[in-house]
Amino acid sequence: MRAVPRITDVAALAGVSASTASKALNDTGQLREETRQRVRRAAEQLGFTPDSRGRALSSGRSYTVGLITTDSSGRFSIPIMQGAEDALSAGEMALVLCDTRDDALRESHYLRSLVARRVDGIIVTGRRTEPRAPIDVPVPVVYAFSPSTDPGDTSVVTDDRGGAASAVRHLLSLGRRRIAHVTGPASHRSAAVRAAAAVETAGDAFVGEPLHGEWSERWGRHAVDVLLRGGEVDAISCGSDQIARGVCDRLRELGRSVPDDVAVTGYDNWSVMALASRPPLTTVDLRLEELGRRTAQLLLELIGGASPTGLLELPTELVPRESTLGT
Amino acid sequence: MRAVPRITDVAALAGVSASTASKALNDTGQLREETRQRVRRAAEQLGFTPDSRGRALSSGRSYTVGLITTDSSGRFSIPIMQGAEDALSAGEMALVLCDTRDDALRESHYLRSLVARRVDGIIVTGRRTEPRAPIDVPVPVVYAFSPSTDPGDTSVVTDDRGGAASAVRHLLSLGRRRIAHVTGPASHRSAAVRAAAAVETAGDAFVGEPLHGEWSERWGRHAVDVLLRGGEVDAISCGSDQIARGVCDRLRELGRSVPDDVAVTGYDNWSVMALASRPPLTTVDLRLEELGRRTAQLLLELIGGASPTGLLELPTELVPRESTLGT
DNA sequence: AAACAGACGGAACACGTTTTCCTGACGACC
DNA sequence: GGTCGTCAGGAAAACGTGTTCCGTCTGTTT
Repeated sequence: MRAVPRITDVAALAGVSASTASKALNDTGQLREETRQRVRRAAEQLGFTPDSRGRALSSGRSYTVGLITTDSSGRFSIPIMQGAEDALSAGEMALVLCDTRDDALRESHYLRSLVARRVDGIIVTGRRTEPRAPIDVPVPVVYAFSPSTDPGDTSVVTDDRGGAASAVRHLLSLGRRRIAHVTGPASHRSAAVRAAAAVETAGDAFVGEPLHGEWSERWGRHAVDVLLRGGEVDAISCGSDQIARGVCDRLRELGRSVPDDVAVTGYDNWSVMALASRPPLTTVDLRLEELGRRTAQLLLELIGGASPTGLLELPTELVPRESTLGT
Repeated sequence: MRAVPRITDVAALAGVSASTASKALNDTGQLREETRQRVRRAAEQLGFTPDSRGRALSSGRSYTVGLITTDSSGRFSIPIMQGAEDALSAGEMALVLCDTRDDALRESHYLRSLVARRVDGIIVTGRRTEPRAPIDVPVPVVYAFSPSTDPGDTSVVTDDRGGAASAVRHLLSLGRRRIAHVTGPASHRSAAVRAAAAVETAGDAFVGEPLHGEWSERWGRHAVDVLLRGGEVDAISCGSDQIARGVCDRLRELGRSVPDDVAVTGYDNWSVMALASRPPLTTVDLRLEELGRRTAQLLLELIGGASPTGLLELPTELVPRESTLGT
């Protein structure tokens, strides 16, 4: 735990001035190769790592971006964080984490703190697909998953319509012609959008109306009873993996085979649900890590001086498993 | 997006020097109250927030701590992160996130980066309870969940023995006298420790040997078949909620009532498992958020100059639900 | 031999803050 | 009236880096 060496220590050891040492280590200026090597060896020997506080002050940048999330425990925020961190660390940027827990007071506190740290940019993400109010800060911002209500801001979201449509097209391609949809509360944008896309894509093959309830296995199980009371179906497209798992459980309890009698699709590719389900779920992967990566890249471009690009919808990916294909 | 004001701008507007402005804003030095007010008003008017890079350089501290996790997607790391962030943000410290993904190369990269940032301290956490090799950095470190192999380092972990014992004591207090234990791989320390504690606590009431397998629902279901082949039990203490859920599912399929015929306990209080299970699981809550909070507090003390305190085992909490109590 | 170009490296400054030291001014006291 | 003490505030230095500018030295050209 000895004192960390400064660039002047390196310079002294190499027998040059601090500015020369700086040039040698940053591959800038005009120096003899021999001098560069000598400085590098000195730095190596001392285990010198430049103090990024000094660098930040000098360069005007902090090489730091803030990540504001309304809910870091959510299974949506986490892969986004990972992707973002991945893309940022490649560029030697650090990510400071701020979990607002949906508290406006906390949020403004964190914003002040980030501005005080002179972060180079901010990523804002949430756990719902509802657009959210933009934040007012003097640095570039990119919204991930929850877009900004201001269409001029840069936002990156998943293509919910496309995802739901791909699941239904998959069911149609398997010859299913009586397709139902079970999903979360109608008040949730993601549920509404996916339901609309399912209805539209299924066309004549859609049975009844989309069934709205909770995002839970329990509702999935219950929805099966409701559905079968209304007649027969040969496929159920669900708004989440949790619901789909409940649907599968109930169908099995009733002696229906999945997928022989009824094919089932989920949504989210939440592995702990999709893989633990019996049978494992065909589902729509949100590619959130990719979303996080793209978000970070766009932020880096904005920091580099590019202008905001508005809303970007990233494609999802259908992951076929036994709940539609059988074994 | 105009330029952010510096303290010199504030000073100029208030008609004083920069040093006076600094003193006014930090409640230090000897100034007339009137002058202080004038500076404060000027700062307010300009929306001035001190640049923490300058402050960091001047104070010798960065007001930043690093969080190194081997797996930020894990359900263990996340609550720990939240708790730590909670405790740190109260002290105006920021948390920079580093997910090594269990890659030694990444880890050393991040360590260099954190040292370069002159973080005031580092929290190291993992997804397993196995002790891990300490990191070599010139700043205070606290290990959370995965302790350091060096007993002199400060580590904060959950009391695995106590947690498993509390579940078994709960079963005993309900009158169960034929208790089995189903858990994860014997090679996992958490499985081994919990199993040993279960055997010891149950005493004569323990049936057979602990059953080791995967941390999965599938293994839980399978384990029930294995168990019942060997005779009757009236309680199954499980090493994880996933296993417990599988156990419950299989028991129900076989027509056994939970908890009337067999009481079941889980471990982790992973809500998505524990609450979705039929019936909801009595389980052991790891209190990870509290663990994260304590970790951060200890780190702050270390940063403040305290000396390392060695291993700290935090108590767990038994959460009784229907899988042992019935409805 | 003088002029010149180019390579090399150092001195000085900038970044924004905090802190230490110092200068006046003023009143009080001997 | 001179000295001392206190108060108010400014000047300067410090933190550690990067960068700009400028001087020197070497080797080349006329």
